[in-house]
Amino acid sequence: MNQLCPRFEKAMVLLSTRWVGLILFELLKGAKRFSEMEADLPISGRLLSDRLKLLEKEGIVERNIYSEFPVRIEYTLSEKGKALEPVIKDIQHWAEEYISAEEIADNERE
Amino acid sequence: MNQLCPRFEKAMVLLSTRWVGLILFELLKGAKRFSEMEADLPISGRLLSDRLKLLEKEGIVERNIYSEFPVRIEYTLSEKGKALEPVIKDIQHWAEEYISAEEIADNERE
DNA sequence: ATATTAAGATTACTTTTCGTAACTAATGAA
DNA sequence: TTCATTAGTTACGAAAAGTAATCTTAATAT
Repeated sequence: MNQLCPRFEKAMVLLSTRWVGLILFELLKGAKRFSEMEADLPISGRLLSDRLKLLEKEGIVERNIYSEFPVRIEYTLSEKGKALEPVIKDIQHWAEEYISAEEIADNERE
Repeated sequence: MNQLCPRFEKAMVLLSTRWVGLILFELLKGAKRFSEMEADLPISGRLLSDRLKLLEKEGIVERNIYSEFPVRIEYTLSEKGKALEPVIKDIQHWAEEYISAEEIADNERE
């Protein structure tokens, strides 16, 4: 039935989980707090929470708690997460070269 | 609200549409017919049809009709589609390095 | 005690997505 | 004419994913 390499398929399904790519892009810029990401990304808090939990479970994102007042929690990429940088960079390059301004305008009209 | 580059965001949303990555992977190996892809991929014909239409609309996939008996229709990648090869290759490399055998086993148990 | 703050859980609800199964269209063979 | 083959399309209902608004928790300042 299925002719695909299971490692690749697993990676592909994980990376094509909605918003995962955008979250990785955010975190490649450095440590981020929940509320910062919530402001930057076009998704609800509930979804962001779900995705961060998924990425933590997969060993891609680390959750660091700082017991200050008020408590500060920062999300960072693990080594496994940082290793995805080339993927994100490639997508950026592709987007710059092949996504036209008209396509963006089309999207906003929808 | 949103701090992301719109080109990148558009690319990311497109590429993280479910099964798009696996379809691109299939087509990077060469021209494919509908039924071949349907057999290789873990998705229904209806979804495959939807995704191919999306990718055609986005200028990533080309649909070539050969009027033989029975009719043969082949899908290939456009230049824009082929330019995504580095993305797919990077994901393959990452998967080989970071997706463990245990994770695969976990998935199959679900 | 009460107010404040960050993080995120919960609830209630709407919307979108996906799978199944049946159907269409074109073409040529029997 | 009726069947076979490829490549889809359509209708429908179930399941999943999404949102917004409202709680909860824990720590500290007043």
